Amino acid sequence: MPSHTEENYLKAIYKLSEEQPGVEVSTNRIAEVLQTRPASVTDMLRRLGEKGLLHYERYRGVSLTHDGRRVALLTIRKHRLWEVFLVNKLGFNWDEVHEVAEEMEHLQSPLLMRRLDEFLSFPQLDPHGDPIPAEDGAIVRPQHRLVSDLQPGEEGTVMAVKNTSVPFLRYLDKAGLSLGAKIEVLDKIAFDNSLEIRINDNKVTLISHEISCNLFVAD
Amino acid sequence: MPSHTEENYLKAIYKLSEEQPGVEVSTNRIAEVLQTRPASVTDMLRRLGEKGLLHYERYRGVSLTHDGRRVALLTIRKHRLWEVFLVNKLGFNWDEVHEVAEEMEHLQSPLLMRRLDEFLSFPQLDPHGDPIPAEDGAIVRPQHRLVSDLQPGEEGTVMAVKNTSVPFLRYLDKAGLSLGAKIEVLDKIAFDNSLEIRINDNKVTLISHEISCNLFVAD
DNA sequence: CCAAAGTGCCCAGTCACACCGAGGAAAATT
DNA sequence: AATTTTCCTCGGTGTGACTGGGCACTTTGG
Repeated sequence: MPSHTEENYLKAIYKLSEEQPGVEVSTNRIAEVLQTRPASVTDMLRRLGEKGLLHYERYRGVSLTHDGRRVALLTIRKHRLWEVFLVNKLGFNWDEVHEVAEEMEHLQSPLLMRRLDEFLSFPQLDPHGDPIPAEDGAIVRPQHRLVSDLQPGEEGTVMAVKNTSVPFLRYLDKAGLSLGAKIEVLDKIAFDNSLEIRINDNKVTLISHEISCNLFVAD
Repeated sequence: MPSHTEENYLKAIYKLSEEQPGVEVSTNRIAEVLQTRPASVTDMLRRLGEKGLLHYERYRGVSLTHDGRRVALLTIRKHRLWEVFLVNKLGFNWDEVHEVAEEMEHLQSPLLMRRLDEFLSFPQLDPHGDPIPAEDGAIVRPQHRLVSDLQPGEEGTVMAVKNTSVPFLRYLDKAGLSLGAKIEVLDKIAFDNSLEIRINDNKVTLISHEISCNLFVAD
């Protein structure tokens, strides 16, 4: 049974390795996202390596084993299912759930998760549009593009967010850019890469590059 | 923020002090129910005393402070609300929930508990008939009697169980003695204190003293 | 191809938390 | 008052997680 901290490390490593597939994950990067020191990371990597959860060869970066990947995906599954529960059943807003789910994802009863999944009618996506891994770790890679990659004239529907920070989500709510909103790119300002967009065939707004590269759309 | 272990100690001390009101709780007794050694208990008592959660005077037994009582009651509140959730929403049987709730009771978000309480329509009792403390720690002492105290001729409705072990609850299910069942005491066997009872104006059964002193009824 | 820069490892240690055996002190029992 | 029971204190264990500093390895850019 993995400890809370171990689950957090594995989750972080999984996410980092998804960010740049093929590239091994670096110690410094892990330390950065987990807000800790590289020395602590090395320590944990050695332990996780000994437990067979990742391939750890000094100076070589790190990659998850089959088991490690499974633990990471199950943790993500728990996190996202609880997020769905919080939003759909308890009436939380999508900007309030991350911290709470961060705590709930460490609950260790598989039966609980199976029953919860059923209670939620087997959701495929969490409130931020991210796919929920199956019990066996299977996960569907969503087919969507960053808004920042759209060219003027292109359009799409908001499907997911890359960032789940409170200020970002609050901004989206305010701007009318929640999941499901239709976006049409009118113009791209070369100077700062900000975009002029039309939302739901209605309002025209300017969004910064910082925003557009944290928003996903699909056709 | 109390640790898991601290919450468990406080909960155990609260329950022991309820068992025999007025009597201070003894070190050995705590060690017994928490499955640990007296030396470990002394150690934890000192720490909890320093944190102002209980009155700890050596050799004098122990009693909770206002704060300690509050933490204990909040922990019990969380435990029981989650039990209601597991049974009413996720379809768990009342004999399956204890362990899972034991883990969930340590979640630390007050907002979560408030929303859960609302989602469950502010239940007053958990699936075993125990009262759920309010957010401020208020708890209503249920008015019920042990079946073992009933005399032949008396009757009542099953309101709660004292023991929540799987075998006991399974037995009750099988015997038709779930919450709400009507009981009528026909005879008391002086030899072993077992009782002959009629259930729901129907079947007549014999129940042992072991059973009857773990079952509560009210009129 | 080499040296500087950058990255990561290892050591030795810290800190917090929880636990425990042994021995003797205090309290309860008789 | 003597004996039994309770339980406190002391010193110590183990684990999990973190960390600074020094050095080893790798990468990079000339």
